[in-house]
Amino acid sequence: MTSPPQRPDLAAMLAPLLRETAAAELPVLEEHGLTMWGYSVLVALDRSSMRTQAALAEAIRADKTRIIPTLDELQAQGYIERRPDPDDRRVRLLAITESGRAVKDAAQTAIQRGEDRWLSKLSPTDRDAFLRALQQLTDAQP
Amino acid sequence: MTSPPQRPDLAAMLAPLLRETAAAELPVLEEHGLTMWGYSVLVALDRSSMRTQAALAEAIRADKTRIIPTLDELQAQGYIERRPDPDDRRVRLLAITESGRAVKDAAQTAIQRGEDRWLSKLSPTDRDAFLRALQQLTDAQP
DNA sequence: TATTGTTATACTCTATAACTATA
DNA sequence: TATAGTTATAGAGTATAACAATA
Repeated sequence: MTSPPQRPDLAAMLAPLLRETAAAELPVLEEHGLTMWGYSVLVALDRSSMRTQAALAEAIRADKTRIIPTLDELQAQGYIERRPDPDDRRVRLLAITESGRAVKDAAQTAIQRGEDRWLSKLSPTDRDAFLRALQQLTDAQP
Repeated sequence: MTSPPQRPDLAAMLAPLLRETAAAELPVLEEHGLTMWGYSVLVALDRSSMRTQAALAEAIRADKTRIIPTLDELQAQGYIERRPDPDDRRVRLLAITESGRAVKDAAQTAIQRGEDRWLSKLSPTDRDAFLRALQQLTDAQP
């Protein structure tokens, strides 16, 4: 007595996909002098400036201690601003700079060029639905 | 001069999704007395028996040393068979047992029940396309 | 005393290398 | 000598805990 046929569970399908997309991104990011975490920070700060490092860490689901070396580097590269809040000098105000936005846009464009080639394995209909579903599920995150 | 609006890159969308689906699986697996790696091994051996542990490790993209404690545990639980090949006693023949298949099916069913509730956020059309695309992209793995 | 950011420590997971047994 | 499996060691990445500055 065997069970009915089952589809693979989502995590089992997502894991190799993430591994592959992340592996494809890495060399592109490296060409632009960015790490995965650095890129992640730039994307987040491009969406909106942040008033504390803790808030930024939470936004990208990282530990607050983990992003500190990343912020040090991005600041040294001139890609972010990070200055004490005059009203509360414990707090660091974080924002992306002009050149930070430029390098982030360049990297993002290059990454998506690769991904588009990859997504072309799908029919246009499935491709659109896939991206739409992905975005919906990601946004629905609690 | 800013770039045109861009969609998030795939890895950035896949990462939180994987994290969430994996986190949802964990307690279910625990209820069935399985670890993530143990479950992964059972799914692989359910698809097909393996002649060596190295082949199994490669099939689930794991290091051959990493799965040994997992195999020890599964064997002790009676979920897999693992006996030396009489023709080459260096080799271990691996197969899932009846009870191994039963626990794997039970866990998989429970996991998918949770995922279906989760996927119901999508329209039926998008849901089907999403799963189809996911499977296509996963299969296309080199 | 509570909070932000930082540094130092410990822990988990994984891979590398050394070892045993078979061939 | 080469290979499958195992064990022991070391490394990377991460989180936890202690610390300094400010409120």
